[in-house]
Amino acid sequence: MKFHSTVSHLLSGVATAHKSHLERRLGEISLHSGQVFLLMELWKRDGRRQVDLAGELNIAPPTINKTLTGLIDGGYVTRDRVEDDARSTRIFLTPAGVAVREKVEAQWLEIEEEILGELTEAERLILSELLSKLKHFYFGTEAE
Amino acid sequence: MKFHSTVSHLLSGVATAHKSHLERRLGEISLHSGQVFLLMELWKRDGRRQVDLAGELNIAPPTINKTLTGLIDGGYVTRDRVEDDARSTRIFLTPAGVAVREKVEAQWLEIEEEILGELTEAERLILSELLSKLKHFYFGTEAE
DNA sequence: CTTTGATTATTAGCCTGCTAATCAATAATC
DNA sequence: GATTATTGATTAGCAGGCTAATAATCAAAG
Repeated sequence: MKFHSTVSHLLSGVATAHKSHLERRLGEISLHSGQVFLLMELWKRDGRRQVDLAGELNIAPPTINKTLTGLIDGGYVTRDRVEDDARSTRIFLTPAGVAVREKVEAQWLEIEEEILGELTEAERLILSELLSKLKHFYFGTEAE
Repeated sequence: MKFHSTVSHLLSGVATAHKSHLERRLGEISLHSGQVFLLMELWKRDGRRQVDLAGELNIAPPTINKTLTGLIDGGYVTRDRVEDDARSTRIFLTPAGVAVREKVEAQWLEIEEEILGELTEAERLILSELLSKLKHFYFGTEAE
């Protein structure tokens, strides 16, 4: 059997390399990829609970918790307990957390250009569509 | 800026979900994804050094070393020192390491079907091609 | 009102990736 | 031949993913 020509194998290789690449490029602005993905979610709307953010990002609660600790140490977010439910915490952006968005956007654009530079305009659209399909498959079937 | 619609973001999400999915399905046959990727390389040709395997898999030497320890504990491979160079070790499959291939193949086919079931035949080909392109971008030139 | 069950955050521990730093052995140079 | 540089494996430690297990709180029955 030709394992190496399967889509699973190919996708895994690209996945690892892409994550690694992201880490390197985002490290230049002193952030880690997991932190950035969480920040992106908070820039959409902060004040949510950890469990909600985990659901949105399709990752497990302990992962959110660990990543959050790093962001708090970096001064980008706060973890506040609110009166409505003593179990949960609400995650808010600090001014620094809001401000760092500009730096992330610039870096993210560069990263995006690096990847897309390898593809034609048509390929970009097709890739986006196919990835969306896969994402829907994974997020859909496993979050239920 | 719409981070969520970038290819980088999309790819990262799919990457994480795919890895997670692989771990779960391979866990059913008591293996981890990293171990399986290393085994696949050894099934092609064993007896190579760690540094060569690392190069082939595009991962760092410490990662190979750790994964290997797990495979040795599982009884799938051996790490032998040979006379030609006292620094290096040679990695060989045990009979169990050869035998487990059958189980992995069956599971891998199922995993592959699950993913490809979401796509048409044309989409599969295009996806493979685009992923190969990205792989070459990240890894440089390496034909399979 | 009390017991039982769900939910939320957290901790501990594992796997897979990384870099940096060691150590031993080989290769290269003077 | 002695010194220096390079190479290969390893260790330590971090990030990001996971599951399992706790503790605390809230909700629901009884």
